[in-house]
Amino acid sequence: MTYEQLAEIIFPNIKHDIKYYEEKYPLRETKEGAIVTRYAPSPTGFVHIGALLASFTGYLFAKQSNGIFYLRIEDTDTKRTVENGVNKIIKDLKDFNITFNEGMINETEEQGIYGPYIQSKRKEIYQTFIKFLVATGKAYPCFLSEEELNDIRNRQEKHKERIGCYGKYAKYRDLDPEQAAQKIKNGEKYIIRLKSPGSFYKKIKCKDLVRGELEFPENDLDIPIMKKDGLPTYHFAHLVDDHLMRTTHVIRADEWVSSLPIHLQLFQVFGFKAPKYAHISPLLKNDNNQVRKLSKRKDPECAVSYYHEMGIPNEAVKLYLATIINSNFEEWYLQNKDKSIEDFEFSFKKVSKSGALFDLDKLGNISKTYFSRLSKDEIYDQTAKYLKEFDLEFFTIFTKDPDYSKAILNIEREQKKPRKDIAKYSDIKKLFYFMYDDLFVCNWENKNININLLEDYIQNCYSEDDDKDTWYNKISGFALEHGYPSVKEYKTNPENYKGHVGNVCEMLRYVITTLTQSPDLYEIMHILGKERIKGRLEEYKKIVSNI
RNA sequence: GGCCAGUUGGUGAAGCGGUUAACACAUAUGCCUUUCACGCAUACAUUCACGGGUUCAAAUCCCGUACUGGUCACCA
Repeated sequence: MTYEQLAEIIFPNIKHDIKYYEEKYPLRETKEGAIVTRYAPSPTGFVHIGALLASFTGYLFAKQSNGIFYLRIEDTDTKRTVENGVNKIIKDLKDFNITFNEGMINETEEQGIYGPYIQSKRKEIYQTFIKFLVATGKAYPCFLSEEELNDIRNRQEKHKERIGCYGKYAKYRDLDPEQAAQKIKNGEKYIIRLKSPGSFYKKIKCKDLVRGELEFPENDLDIPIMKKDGLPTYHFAHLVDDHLMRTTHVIRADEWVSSLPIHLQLFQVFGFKAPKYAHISPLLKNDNNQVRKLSKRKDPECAVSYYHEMGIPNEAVKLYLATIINSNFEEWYLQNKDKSIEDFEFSFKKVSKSGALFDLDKLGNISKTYFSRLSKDEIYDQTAKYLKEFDLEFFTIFTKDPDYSKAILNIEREQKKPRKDIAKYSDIKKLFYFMYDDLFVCNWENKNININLLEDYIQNCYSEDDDKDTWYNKISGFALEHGYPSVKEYKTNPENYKGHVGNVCEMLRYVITTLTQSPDLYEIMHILGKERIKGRLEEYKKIVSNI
């Protein structure tokens, strides 16, 4: 019996050949240098921040080279597939404005001519390629049971040998096709393994776009390419898909480097040109002096949805990821206030080879800078959207009078150097709660405040029509009259005075806001209005006299 | 254990044979005609994991050691 006949017995229903698919999926007519790449997740519905980093990197490189970025769903592991998983992934990425030129657009639909873009619908294609391998004696059915495989592994561990199916352990590698056919007819379960042409003692060199030259021993493992259920393994699906979808670059997490020899060998067996590879280092976390990969189970910040819930703008997260991808991005961003991330020219060479500790402080800082560049209207809209989803009570209060809220958001904003104290949408409530009567709580303590002085000031000196300079001149004059001179004067002769203007402002601030720190007092008073200020002084008097 | 990679301050990092070892975050202090924030200024690595070598000269090149990470499934 020939290998062809064996292939026919294993795959009786496969009628097409490789050539058919080669023609069906023509080479892309992209320009020289255009990067065709993909994001290829399993539909678990969960987007890991590391996966976001990898996909964002792919998106950026495809975009800046006028290439193609497509979404392929890798659902060959039927056990892991989750209901609505594809939609969840697409939504999470869409939130970050990471969009695709081709690929799945929801659970069942897709766009593009290189599909299907979901692996469970490509079984026939994979089997065509596997059939070819069997027919040419380059792959074979393997009848090793799970127990046998375990035994082999134990033996290898015991004798400190390399683990895997190779050499004498590849029991069915050279089985006569006749006997193989007989076993299949008897209903024995099998998988298909590659008959690896490699030798562990020979080296292969390959180039990784971020790591440079790498050298490995050749792969000599007869790796599984088709599982018992007839679906291909990841390695084999990668070969077929990335070849047929005419992928030029594979940008993926660093955990894949070690399978590079396998992948390269697969391309070599078919005589296909392998794509270029770029392996992205993982995001790390320092957990009790133990550095480790960000973990789905232990770290909430691992899920991309975490940032959404926390109220950190997606754009800020992207900004942070961009500085991880190319650390020189940050400096550029600081200098180019009007440009967007996509205007920056990213380079593979600048991608760090080692994993970075994920730094929430830094993210916070970047987010503050991002907020400081937004207009009051932009912040208002985005915040309202966030509150509607996560804080309905404040949403109602916040949106009751949009102009009022916008005025608050505008405090110290439209100036050369805007305030930088908002990192999250949820900060706004904490920062400005005292501006909303519905939220304001009169929880003053007795702080030795001269309330009569303040009442005198509001009653007889303060006018809501004053501009900032006038306001300051007036309050300074008033303070001086009552024994509170300028800070300078007070510092030179402290024994002559009760305090300085600053102290008057502090008392005023405390009574108005219950806080010792706040944004600009003048603006706060201006927005609040004289009547409400008076009301708060009254309240203070009532409450503190009872303490 | 085998294979692969990485190691520059508290953090992200620049540097690629001759530099005062950039820059950003964090921290500390001071200055900014009211606090905070912003901004500005200053401080913070006598040294680039360690040991050896090459060289007039090494964070930069070579070798070894250590540590860290990844990987070794009919998972991706």
